Amino acid sequence: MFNYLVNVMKQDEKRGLLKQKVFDAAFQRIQEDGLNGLRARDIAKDAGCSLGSLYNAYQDLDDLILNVNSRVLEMLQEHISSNVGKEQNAEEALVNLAVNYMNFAYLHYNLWTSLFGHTMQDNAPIPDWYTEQTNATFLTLVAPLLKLRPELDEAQAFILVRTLFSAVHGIITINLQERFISIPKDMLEIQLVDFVHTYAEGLKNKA
Amino acid sequence: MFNYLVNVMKQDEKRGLLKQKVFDAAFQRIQEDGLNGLRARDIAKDAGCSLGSLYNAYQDLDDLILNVNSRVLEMLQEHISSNVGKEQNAEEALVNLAVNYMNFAYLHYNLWTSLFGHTMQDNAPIPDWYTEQTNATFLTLVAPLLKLRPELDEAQAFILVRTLFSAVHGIITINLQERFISIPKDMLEIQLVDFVHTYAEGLKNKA
DNA sequence: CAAATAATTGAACATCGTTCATTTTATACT
DNA sequence: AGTATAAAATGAACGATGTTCAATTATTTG
Repeated sequence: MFNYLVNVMKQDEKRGLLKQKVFDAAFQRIQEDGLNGLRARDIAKDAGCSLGSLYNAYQDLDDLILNVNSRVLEMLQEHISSNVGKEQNAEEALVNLAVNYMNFAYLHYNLWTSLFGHTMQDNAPIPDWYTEQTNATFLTLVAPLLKLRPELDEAQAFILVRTLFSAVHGIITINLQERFISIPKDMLEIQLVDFVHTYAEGLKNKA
Repeated sequence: MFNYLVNVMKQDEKRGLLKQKVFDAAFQRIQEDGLNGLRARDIAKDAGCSLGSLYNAYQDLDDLILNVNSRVLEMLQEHISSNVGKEQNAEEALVNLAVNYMNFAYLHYNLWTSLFGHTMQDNAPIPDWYTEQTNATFLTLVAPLLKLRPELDEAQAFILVRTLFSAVHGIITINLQERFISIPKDMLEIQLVDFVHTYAEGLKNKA
């Protein structure tokens, strides 16, 4: 369907179309089979193009994966900050951020592990645009916190959010790794909420 | 050297010798080049045996890696709990555990990431002996804490240590990942110590 | 010392990511 | 419209990799 449209399209629009189809195929593969199950030939088959066309649309698999992960970062950013900022106090905002993050990890497990489990081939450096986006995602998390705790300057808030996020990330990561004893999701949520409250309690008593 | 000894050895002792040489080669490769740089042919060359002999000594690369990681776990366990338990209070013990953990991550970065970055081929399950050792390592961390906080039962102490360890692990992991802005080691240590104190402060005010 | 058993070998296989000469398709020009 | 030029798509081929296994070599046994 819509094939008749192709005849009217400019060339770079068609290039974009192929790029989009390759992207969608890769995204779906990662979502369903995980990053480890990603194969160039499978992507090409799903996208309905030849193997070589993959490397016309993207430089290599790393490039494609980074683009998928970039989209996942956007999803994470959107998901994690939903319903955050309307709370009465900063502590509840932190709790909600943590619980939202946990829910994203459960809901999009393969996408989430792709974010943190991907490594570049031959120890190639991660491109700047990707690291910048990653760190920019943190900055958006700082915003709602700053609104609730205006006495903090941005640097302090950044450190606070980053420490807390890293800790929450670790608690969820360890629990979801197969090599560790896992507790059920509802128990993890309780543990997570308790952790954030405890940490927030400690923060209060230091000020 | 010691080759003359081989003539006197029983067969299974020689098998152990080969297994040991393969293990040593793999360990060194992971330590120097990281898990991603591990190649079966390189290991065989380093161990001075044929490619096929690798699969005589170990079932596959996963098996070999798990054995290396098992040794790394032992190293980690030993390193992390050194000089812990002689403190005056529980809080200092927790701080020392965290700092020791951080130092191990910096000192043996490739080995440390091998512990958490390895995934089995074809989503094969991690063998029981390995998950049991992983979780047993946690139990040894509980022991010094229990000595200092005898009012906790073992289950409570286990949860406490695990939560704290996971959080510390996350803070270090995020900081050491290339995609995130990193802070220097001494700053990370300050942040880590501050984090544990803050969390411990929160724990006190809940009791 | 010969037969049986075990260990070792490395060529061969399947599967990857990636490349590139060739073919096909689209665009530009007269 | 027809030809020439450029761009895009193709898939066979390459090199690297983990793994296997028939053949070879070494060891133990009777």
